[in-house]
Amino acid sequence: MLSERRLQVLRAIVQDYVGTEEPVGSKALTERHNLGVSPATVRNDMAALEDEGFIAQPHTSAGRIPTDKGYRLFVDKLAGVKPMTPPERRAIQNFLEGAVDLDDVVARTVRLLAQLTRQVAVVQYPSLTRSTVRHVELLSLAPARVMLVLITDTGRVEQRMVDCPAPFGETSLADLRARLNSRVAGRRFTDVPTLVEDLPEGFDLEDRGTVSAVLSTLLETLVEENEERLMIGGTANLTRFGHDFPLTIRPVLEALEEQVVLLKLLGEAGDSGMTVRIGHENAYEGLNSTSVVSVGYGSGGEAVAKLGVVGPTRMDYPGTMGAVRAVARYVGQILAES
Amino acid sequence: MLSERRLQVLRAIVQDYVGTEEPVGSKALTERHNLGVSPATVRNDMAALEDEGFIAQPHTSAGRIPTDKGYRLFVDKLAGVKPMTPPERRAIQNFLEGAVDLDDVVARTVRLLAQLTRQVAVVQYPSLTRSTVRHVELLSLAPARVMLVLITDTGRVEQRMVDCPAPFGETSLADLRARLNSRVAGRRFTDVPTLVEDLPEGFDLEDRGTVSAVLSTLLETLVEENEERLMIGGTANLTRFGHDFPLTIRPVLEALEEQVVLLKLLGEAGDSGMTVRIGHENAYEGLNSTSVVSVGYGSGGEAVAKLGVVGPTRMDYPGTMGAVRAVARYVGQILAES
DNA sequence: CGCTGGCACTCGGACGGACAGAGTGCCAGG
DNA sequence: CCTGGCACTCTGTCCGTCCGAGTGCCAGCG
Repeated sequence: MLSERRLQVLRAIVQDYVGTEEPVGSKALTERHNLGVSPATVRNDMAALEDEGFIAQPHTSAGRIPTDKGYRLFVDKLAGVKPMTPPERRAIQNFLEGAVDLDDVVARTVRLLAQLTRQVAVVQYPSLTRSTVRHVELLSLAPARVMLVLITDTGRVEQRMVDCPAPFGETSLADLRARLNSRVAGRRFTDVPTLVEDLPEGFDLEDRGTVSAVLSTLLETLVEENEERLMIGGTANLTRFGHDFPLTIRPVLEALEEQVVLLKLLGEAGDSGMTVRIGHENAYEGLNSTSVVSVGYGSGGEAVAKLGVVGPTRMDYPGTMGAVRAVARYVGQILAES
Repeated sequence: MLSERRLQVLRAIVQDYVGTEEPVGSKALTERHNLGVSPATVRNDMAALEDEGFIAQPHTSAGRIPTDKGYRLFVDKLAGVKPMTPPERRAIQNFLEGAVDLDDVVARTVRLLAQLTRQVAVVQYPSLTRSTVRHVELLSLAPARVMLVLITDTGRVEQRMVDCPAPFGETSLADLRARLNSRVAGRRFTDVPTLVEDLPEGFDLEDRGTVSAVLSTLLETLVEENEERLMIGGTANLTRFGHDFPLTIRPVLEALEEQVVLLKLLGEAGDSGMTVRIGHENAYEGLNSTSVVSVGYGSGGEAVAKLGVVGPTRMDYPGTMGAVRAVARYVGQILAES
């Protein structure tokens, strides 16, 4: 429905606007991109594009800027993903390889993404629900006090205190530890509840209360920690947002502090492949003037968590998408190795 | 050297400026505070205060604003710490009591501080070096692989993998666990190195390598985790900074992302009592237009870490100091209980 | 039918002068 | 030592003008 040339014009407008941050007019367009037609023709095309809602004028007799819908079309049809250059790839790999533990991997990833894209980076910790159990440990800290430590294949460790209804001997503890591990080690977290369901039955009556307490704490941990954690960075890049600054930046900072909002944001993004949410496509109001580029990453072929960046709708989509994809890929590798 | 009235004038200037964010003139001063003298007199006093460097004019024929030196005097001599009201105290306590683990305590504290002061809050995790050991646990994950878990009296947990030079039996492991705990449980982290020094000597020759490996990992953990962690929050409050916004806010955001900078900042603050660093008193350049109010907190009488807020030099010092002190006190209580 | 050049029109941003208001410093008098 | 008065200075604002960029439309051309 839109002629080839009109798409070219839209692409040119997006590119110029992203570069200059200023409304772009017909004359400037023909000068910078050799479209082979005159400004007048471009004006006609622009009028058509405006009718369709892809671009808009801040005010009469100003240049045009892309609308969210315009960016959408640009991302879907007009722009590819700009691959990283080999030196960039090497830099990413080197930077990530120095990490010593999971926290460090996540921290480095955030830094890296923020630097590469010059935007705000968000990295979700590998999810517990999609991970598998490496080991469950029980420590007796006091006669009626047990500490539960949960170790995942992604290196994450969670611990919880359990107050026992009755004193619990070392032998019972060792017994429980052994049985518990033989059932859940190597299994996915989602399967754990059914796997341990009948476990108390094998124990003496007096110990069952404690066993149940331990198990329910374990299940609680799985549920609670289902609320994923995440790390953000590069907030200083918010200062490059635009001129109307204070109004735009405040809700963004607020959104970034509300991990719940961010997690929901990432959660809504498609499970496979890269997702780009532009402006009003974001459900959260404060982020209506931002775009979110996110992608899943994981140690194997499967995604265990997501990462991405938050930036102004006026962003370099191909470059950002390239960086996000590359970082996700390398983080996956690093996790697989450890 | 400064007459009583001149100090009153300075106090009035600080209070008005903090409230209005605008340079304050002699006339407005006499109107709002009944100083009992005429504007002309106040003008003379202002001239004197300016000569001494306590206040300054943005430009000729404008009102005066306090200098860093002026704020200093205000904080040291003119202002008290404004205590929290009973309802506020209750709110603090209620809010903190809902915390389930150390992470949660810290997270809640950050939120609380940011809300109370409407500024950026910084909370340091309880330091390992000043804490005591509650328990050291050793888990055998594989014949030659041991996991070391360290639990502190503040509820912090650290874990490390240890690769053993030789297979290490369960009995040896239990032996080591028992001996280790009998030596270090309840002791301060700083004392641990000397306490475990001769521990390998009690073991068979074949096990000594592993014992040494475990011990050196333990000591490493102490050193590494000496690099404290911290949590920040309330960055959205930065938007209330002032008009010249983008320039001021950027370096602050950058500083907040550099945990190293913040830790140094807190570290430089005095060990006991509340510390207020005003503007250029902060060593880090990016924070030259901010003030940092910090105080130590701890489970017992002794401080194990610090917390505080970062805000514009033009802040409500008495109120901020009151909030910081109160929060620190209640966090200390909560930690002591758990 | 689509492209082009020309033309009149509109609007925002920059420039500059005038003006009001707030604040100061200084001085003479109580 | 305080006070009222006075002249001065500086900023922020308002207003009118002007310029340039950009548009929409139209008639003509291939």
